[in-house]
Amino acid sequence: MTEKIETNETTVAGNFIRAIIEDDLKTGKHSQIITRFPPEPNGYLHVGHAKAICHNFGVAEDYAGLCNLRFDDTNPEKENDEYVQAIKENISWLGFKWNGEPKYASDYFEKLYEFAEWFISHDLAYVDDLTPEQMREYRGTLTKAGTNSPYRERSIEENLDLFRRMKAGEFADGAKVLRLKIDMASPNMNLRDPAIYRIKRAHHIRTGDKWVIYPMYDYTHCISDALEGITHSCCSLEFEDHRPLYDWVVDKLFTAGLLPARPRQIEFSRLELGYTVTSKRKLNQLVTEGIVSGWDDPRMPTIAGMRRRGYTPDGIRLFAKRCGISKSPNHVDVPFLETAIREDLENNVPRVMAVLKPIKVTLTNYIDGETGSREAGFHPNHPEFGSRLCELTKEIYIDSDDFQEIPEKGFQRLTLGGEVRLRHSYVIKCDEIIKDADGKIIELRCSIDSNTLGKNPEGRKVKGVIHWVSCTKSVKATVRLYERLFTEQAPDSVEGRDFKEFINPHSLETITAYIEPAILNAKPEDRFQFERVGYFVADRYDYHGPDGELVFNKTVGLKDTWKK
RNA sequence: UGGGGUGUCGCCAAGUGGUAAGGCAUCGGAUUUUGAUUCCGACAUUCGUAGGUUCGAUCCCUACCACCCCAGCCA
Repeated sequence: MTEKIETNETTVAGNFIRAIIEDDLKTGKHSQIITRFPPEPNGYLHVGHAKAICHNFGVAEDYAGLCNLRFDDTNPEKENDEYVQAIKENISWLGFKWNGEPKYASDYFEKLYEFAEWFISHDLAYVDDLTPEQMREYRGTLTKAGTNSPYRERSIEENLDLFRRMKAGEFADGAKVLRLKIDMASPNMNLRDPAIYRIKRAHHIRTGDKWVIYPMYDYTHCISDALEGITHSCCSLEFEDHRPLYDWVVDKLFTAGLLPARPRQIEFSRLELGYTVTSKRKLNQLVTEGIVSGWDDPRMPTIAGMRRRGYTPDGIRLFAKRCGISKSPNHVDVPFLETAIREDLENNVPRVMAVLKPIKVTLTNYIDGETGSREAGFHPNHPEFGSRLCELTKEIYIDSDDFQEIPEKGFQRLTLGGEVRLRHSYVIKCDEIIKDADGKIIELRCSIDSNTLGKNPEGRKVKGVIHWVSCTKSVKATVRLYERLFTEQAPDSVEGRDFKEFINPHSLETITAYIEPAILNAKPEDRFQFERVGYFVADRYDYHGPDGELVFNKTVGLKDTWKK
């Protein structure tokens, strides 16, 4: 009997991998599951990795299992410790705990080497002298079988001797490789005698200069999984073709009694987010070419970037949960992510008023010491968030978007001769517009209806409510507004064009805003809703600008059903 | 013209021989000192196409179509 998974959002939607796991648990194939997240430390993690993290760690949590963090550090030329540190931080920040100490594929280099000699000894691997170009020719094509390398029939003794000398550093980089002896005529290219060791004199982040030969992914990954007792090794779809190789290596070693377990590789489709790129190579390019300020630029789809943008771990996890796991191609639009973020922020963040594009308003009948102000809660549904005084003064700022001299149809904000409610304060009426020589509005003169503080005006309804800030009591802050980094839905798949041609020139705008004094004690990463505008976060690093002013990043705007 | 995958509402995504969950979006309507939130309600006679098996098919069979991945000494 399969336990029916509830379909509402309080639990995770069923997916085919969970079905497999539940079955394995039920049949007793496994008493505890162990998954793993195996990043290569050659760049920062992005939103696609976040989905994989949520899946691998999430499944382990849900079924009382474990999830290992294992760095796939088999290509020293590209890997570096900065990435290792960033990856660990990202995973922790998302709220996941890996099993024991972080693991490294390089922890198994010794073992991997022994196994390689075992493969040679059993006539299942050989040293090949072919150049990369020659190898490509011998490999054949998708429709044509490959041909055996002339070195394929070397004796076991010679292969062993050669391989040991490869390890000893007797040959130049790239001079030889060790290949598995499988089938050069296989319709699956991965089985055409894959190379599993190459000579490469590169300094490794963990093993230093100890090795001059390094094992390759296909050989390393499956053995590492098996050594760690991984039960379910989930990866993306492009590795589906590698599964026969994964199983081939594991089976040989397992059958020989050299491996404790036989993990199962299961593939699912990777996440495609619109209007961005998620290839590490391309993200790296954006960083090194200075198109963004770094891997953690708030416009980047990296976990570090999303964090700096103000996205929350719970929001990202909700997003991943909503995306689900399947094998069908899934192109998700950014608003889907943003909705999840907003939803998390909605109930967890205090609200204040901020004016981003100020127009000065003079309240002509304001009387100092007589005109009142209200105490207002930081969240309408959470009194425990506390409150502050929204102190009105004779001169205030409102957002220029909230005034139209000649209102368009349906406009509910301030107009000449019209009334509007100042949030947490009085209803005011605009009596006069002051313009400069160019006809630009520089000031509005409005009058307060003194009988509307905390109560509705008599005899009429005032529908519009706008936010405001005192000219004298508010504080200046730098606010960074972001838009999508690319103007194209799929910037990296437009034929004949480079993805960088679609960089959005307006993806960052920095402005000065006026905010209630209540945010003065904001700390890095403190989040707020600027009422009627959106969610903002105090920048994690430079939360004080050059003049000591606070610096906020726009996380995401409020949903706006008033479209123009 | 090789191999491996995928095709269920605009976007994700369950389901699996018994007559299409859910989320997001959208559209109504209610409440609202945020055009936000919240709340109600609507939203696939149809599951890539065409045949077949069956009392009955999205689920089984056959053929076809579309798209993705694979020819690194990358992962």
